[in-house]
Amino acid sequence: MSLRYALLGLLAEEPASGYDLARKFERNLRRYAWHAQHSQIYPELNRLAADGLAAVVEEGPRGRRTYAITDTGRAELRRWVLDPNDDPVVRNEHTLRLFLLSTLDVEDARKMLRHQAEGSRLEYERLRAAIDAAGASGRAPVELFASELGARYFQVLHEWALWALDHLDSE
Amino acid sequence: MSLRYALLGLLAEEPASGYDLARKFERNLRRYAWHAQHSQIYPELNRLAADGLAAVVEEGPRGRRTYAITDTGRAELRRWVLDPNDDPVVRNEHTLRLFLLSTLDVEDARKMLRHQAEGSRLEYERLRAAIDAAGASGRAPVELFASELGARYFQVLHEWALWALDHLDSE
DNA sequence: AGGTGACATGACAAAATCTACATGTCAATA
DNA sequence: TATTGACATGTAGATTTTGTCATGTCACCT
Repeated sequence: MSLRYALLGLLAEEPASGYDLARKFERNLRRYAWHAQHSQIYPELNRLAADGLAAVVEEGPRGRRTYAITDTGRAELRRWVLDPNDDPVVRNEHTLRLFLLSTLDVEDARKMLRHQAEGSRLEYERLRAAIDAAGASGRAPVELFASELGARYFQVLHEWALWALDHLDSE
Repeated sequence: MSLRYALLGLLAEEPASGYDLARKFERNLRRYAWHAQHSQIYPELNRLAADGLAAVVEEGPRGRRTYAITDTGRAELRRWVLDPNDDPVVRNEHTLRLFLLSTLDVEDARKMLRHQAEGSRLEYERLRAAIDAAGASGRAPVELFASELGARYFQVLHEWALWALDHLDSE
């Protein structure tokens, strides 16, 4: 059901079409929250509308349909977000690879950690720049909380990779 | 295919039965790497054996079958772990909820962040204690890399939640 | 006028995952 | 010796997700 709430959450910020939502997933959610493709998004949007949690509010060119969240949808979203879910489902291919690092020999591990350190540094800088830009343009700070968490997460990944490299050397 | 490699990775550390693996998933992987239930693990173990990536090395009481990774399996695991996968699949119900924080009103957000701060603190302390205990008992440091990352991750979650609470107050 | 690329939605089959049901063993303890 | 709980492995149907194919529109550029 998470996809459903991810969509409601994005629609709670502003009305959007399936195409818009697919791009938002790609830009904002894919890397650390939830992955979904358009072939999953469109059918779920139809179900959301059928269930009265979202509604088409505008029809544009090329068959574009803009959806908005309904009051029912907003209530249902709030219920889900506040649900004290202490057993969340986590599936992270990236973390899994890091976890499997210990099955590699030292030279392979070093190679992987270097790649890791570089990748997370880039991602950290990208997010940090995005936050600064958004902050300067007056976006509400609360909307930047998630980005801030993302930035801190990649910073930790980076520091951890360097720490791990260091430990490999001293063994 | 990630489940397959998660299993191979655990078997690369030491031979284990499906039951053992289910517990390892529960204890080590579920919270930040990969979630899987026994109903998925047993069939996949059979496929692993059929494909020659793992093999039954011991039959114990109660139908227990202990599997070990084969050389082919080890090579295949290495190939996958080193694969420069720059588009990993991430699905994290927990992070998704945090992302949707911005759709809540201030009082709800505060409530959620407090719950968050408390939960991540507990998880951090649990992991840190486990690392200390394992370190003292002479486990190879490289096997603790993943735990160290987990601990740092929950530490960041905790600090972020406090930071976010602070920002909410100053708005 | 024709070509290109972003925009826009969808269907469908295959694979992965979940939930629930199903069955039996063995060790400890009351 | 009866009960209980951990050990141990499975199956089946439903749901979710993936990957690919399919189709058409509109704006812009040459």
